[in-house]
Amino acid sequence: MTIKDIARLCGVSVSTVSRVLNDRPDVSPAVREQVWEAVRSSNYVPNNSARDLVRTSSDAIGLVVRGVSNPFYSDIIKVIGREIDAAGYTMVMQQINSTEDEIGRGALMEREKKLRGLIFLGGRWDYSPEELGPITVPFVCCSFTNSFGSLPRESYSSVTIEDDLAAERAVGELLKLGHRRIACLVAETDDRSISELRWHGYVKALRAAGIEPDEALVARAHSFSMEDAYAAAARLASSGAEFTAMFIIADAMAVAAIKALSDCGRDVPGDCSVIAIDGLTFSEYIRPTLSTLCQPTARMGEESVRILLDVIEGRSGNRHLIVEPVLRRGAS
Amino acid sequence: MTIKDIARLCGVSVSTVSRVLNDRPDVSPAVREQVWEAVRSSNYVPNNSARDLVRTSSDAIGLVVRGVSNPFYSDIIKVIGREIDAAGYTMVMQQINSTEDEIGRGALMEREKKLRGLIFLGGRWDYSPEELGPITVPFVCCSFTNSFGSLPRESYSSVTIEDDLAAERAVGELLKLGHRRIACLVAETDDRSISELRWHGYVKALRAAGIEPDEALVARAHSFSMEDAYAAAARLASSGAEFTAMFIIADAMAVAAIKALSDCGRDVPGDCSVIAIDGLTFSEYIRPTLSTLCQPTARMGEESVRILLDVIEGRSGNRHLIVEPVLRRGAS
DNA sequence: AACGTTACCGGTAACGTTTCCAAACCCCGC
DNA sequence: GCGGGGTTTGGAAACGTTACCGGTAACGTT
Repeated sequence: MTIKDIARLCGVSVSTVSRVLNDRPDVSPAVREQVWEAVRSSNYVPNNSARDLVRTSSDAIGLVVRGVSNPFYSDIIKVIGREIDAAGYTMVMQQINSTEDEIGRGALMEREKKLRGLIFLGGRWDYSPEELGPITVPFVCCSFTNSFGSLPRESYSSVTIEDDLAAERAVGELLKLGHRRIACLVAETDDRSISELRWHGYVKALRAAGIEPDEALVARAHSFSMEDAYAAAARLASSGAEFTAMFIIADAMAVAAIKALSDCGRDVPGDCSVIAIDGLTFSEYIRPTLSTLCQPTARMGEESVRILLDVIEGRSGNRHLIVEPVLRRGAS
Repeated sequence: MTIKDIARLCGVSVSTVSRVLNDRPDVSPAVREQVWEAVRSSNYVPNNSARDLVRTSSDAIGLVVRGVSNPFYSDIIKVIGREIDAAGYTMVMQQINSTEDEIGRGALMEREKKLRGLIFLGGRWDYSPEELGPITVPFVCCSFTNSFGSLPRESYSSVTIEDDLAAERAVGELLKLGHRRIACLVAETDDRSISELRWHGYVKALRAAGIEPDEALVARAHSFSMEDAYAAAARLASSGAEFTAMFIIADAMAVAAIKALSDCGRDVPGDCSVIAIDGLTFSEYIRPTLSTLCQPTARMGEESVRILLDVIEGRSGNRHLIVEPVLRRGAS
């Protein structure tokens, strides 16, 4: 069942059918209705490949996501997926691990699938213009940004919290409670990630309070995974280091760390207060409930696709949206 | 840069270029190498839409997932996505909520995008052949199956645990510990879901032990969400009902329920043992660590796409793979 | 030397759309 | 009743590929 069949059915030409299907002017109401009727009664569906071929573009939006281990991304992927197909586009997803070249994969996908746009989720933040050369469609970085990179801001969009400030604020909360010896759990990945930004915030907050960061209080996990976080936290806890509070760069890691601390005989929050960043749903249901700076994932997902679509459809230029994390005070 | 340019560059015809690009015979090694060289040095990428158009099919595999709230699916989506693009296909994802017609959406996507196959994640299990009529590509049901439905088994594939048996086994564990008054937390969604299968297992296990299920010990959540699970568990806990153990149909719900029990003054595992099904990573890091029957998500994801690809590429017919959940004994 | 076989290659018609451009139509005022 | 403007329509050329079919050349075989 093709457009030609519909045309024959209605006794009009293919051009006319195409026009009504695409809501173009210059076709009489009578014919318009007749064509729609034929389309409804036959179960015609337009052939996407043919359309894409002549339009030299598709309705696909690429999502390249890094960091398979962090449940935070799962949440966002869902809302991004929902929004994309609510807007009538199609989401195609590519996963990368930390060692691969995310830009390369994105660019390849762009050309192979004739993408209209790209969303990057959880990648590096320090790309240079040269590295980004191969990407020619609009793109938005969701949940991370090039704040310290050399990429001109008008060439892309982003939706993010300010990771360094968020970390600073989180640590600030601990300082407000009178803590002075504040440990930190970061993820040590091979390249520039969010972990580093949040780490900067931690250091800055301490310095602002006149405290020199103590390397002995820093636990470095090999990845963002709970397993590695547990190991790193356990190492720190059993090192004999003294601290009364801990800042952890991600909720998932914090959940694992709390268990590690407790398994090592340190009570949370009795011996050690904990605060993290992300605001996963399930960290609200652990005991003690986790104190955390919640990223508004729903909003971030929605805005990411809204902005991307605005740029794609020419309604606006690139934008950088900074969203505010909200403190969820738990018992930790 | 099209295939025609490559042809001109090499002084051969487009047919020849197409042949080498598709690894077809009837082209001399010399020409073959020359074409590849030209392809490499120009940065030619084949036009997918054109290929799809003439082949009347694409490299896309659809994933329709229901149940945005359950983190269990997030895990599986990731491995499915990884496997699909490792095999050189493209994953396009559709989300549905419970009220929509998943089959309809899948079928529409199939025809619009010329899908090669479909994977359903977490849908209903009782479709009839008529309802499935519109689907003409191979499909596999991952993590649920039509075990009680009327769909002929050779018309689709599945990868799943046996939900009823798993539930039976979980409840069996509680019985083995001597528990007699065993509560249950299910999700009451509008149509036939996994919750119901697991509920059957619960009832069966009790009956087999000579215990008649007590409606007063059943908590019904409005959805699979942690929020609803918390509410339902809290309702039960504060109802004054007496029970020494609880079977919960999903890990995520169990985490919420444990908090509810504890907030209502019932100690887990002191006053109430808890066992669930799913085996989420994070339920290993809560306290007490959750006892649960782990679904082998990685294996399930891998096998789902392996089977689907086997069917698509004609290597085999539909298969039904049953995987064994493994008991992870926690402290709960 | 004629013929059949094979190995390689080129021409061309599809695939189902959209998008020009030109043609047909209609209504109106003169 | 005839040009002229606007509104609808149809024809046909693209878009980049693949697949079929036919053709050429080289090489044996008799």
